[in-house]
Amino acid sequence: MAMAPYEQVVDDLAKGQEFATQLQGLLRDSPKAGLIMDQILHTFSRAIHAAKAAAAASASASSGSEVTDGATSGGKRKSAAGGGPRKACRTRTHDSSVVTKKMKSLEDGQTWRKYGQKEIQNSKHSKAYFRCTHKYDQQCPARRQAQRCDEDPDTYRVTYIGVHTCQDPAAAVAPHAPHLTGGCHLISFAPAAAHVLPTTSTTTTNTNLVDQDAAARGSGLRLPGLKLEGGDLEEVLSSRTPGSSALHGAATWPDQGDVTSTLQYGLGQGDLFLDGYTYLEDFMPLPYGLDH
DNA sequence: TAAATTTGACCAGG
DNA sequence: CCTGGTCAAATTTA
Repeated sequence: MAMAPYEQVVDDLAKGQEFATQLQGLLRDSPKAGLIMDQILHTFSRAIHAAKAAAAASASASSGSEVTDGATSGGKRKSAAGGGPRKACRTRTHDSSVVTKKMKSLEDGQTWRKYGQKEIQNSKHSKAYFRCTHKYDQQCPARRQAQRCDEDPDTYRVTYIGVHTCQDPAAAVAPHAPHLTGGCHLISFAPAAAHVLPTTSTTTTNTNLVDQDAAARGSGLRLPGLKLEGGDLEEVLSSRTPGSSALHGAATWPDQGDVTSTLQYGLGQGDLFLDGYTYLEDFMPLPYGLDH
């Protein structure tokens, strides 16, 4: 597929941004380095924005650029007629919060059931589809899609759609966690990350909104997926809540742009879950293979 | 044996 | 018509 020049630019920038992000994780011990990385990331995000704007301006806008599209289409689907032998009345991603993260492991403390896998154009690896184990049990609408990054196969891009409304003991209560991550291994979230970001406001609020929104709709059952795991790079790439008003403040879109650049180190709200819940494995073998 | 995964087919949107 | 998302039968795993 021939990529439009601008898209190539955006794509490259996004990659650069990604690498910078990883580097930031590695440099977390140095607050100064952290600040510099912030600048770099911010620069990246602005560049991406600019490139995208330029791309849009130059019309054509062929699909392609797989730069974190945010939501999986606002899904307006007819009332699936289901004329055939199959009673497939698919409901696409209606109005549910959509959060994209990157993580090292697919473990997130929730219980998922895989229901499909697809080869995706433009990416080397196939995408796996999961729904909550308690979909029928408790009408839990939560779903997630996982795909490993093109380069950096260690990392998965996981899109969470919808919010858990189920009460799964295994998921709700942390099994046991002897020691907290002392900040060994990999890219984890150092306290130093508290130096937050000088950048724009929206972001931190962003996730919070989703979070709260989610919690609200979960009717206080249990907070959804924004859980932290030591050793797992978990970073919110984008999020939005089409159905509920939540995020209109983020006018500029869930582009990778601002959102990604202002990383969520999760410590703010994350430690909520963090206590008593941590994986120590650097990399746990995946329960499900994403490609073959 | 029950629960979970695999895999091909179906469906709808663009 | 192509692609991404979902279903469900078949198969595997615990």
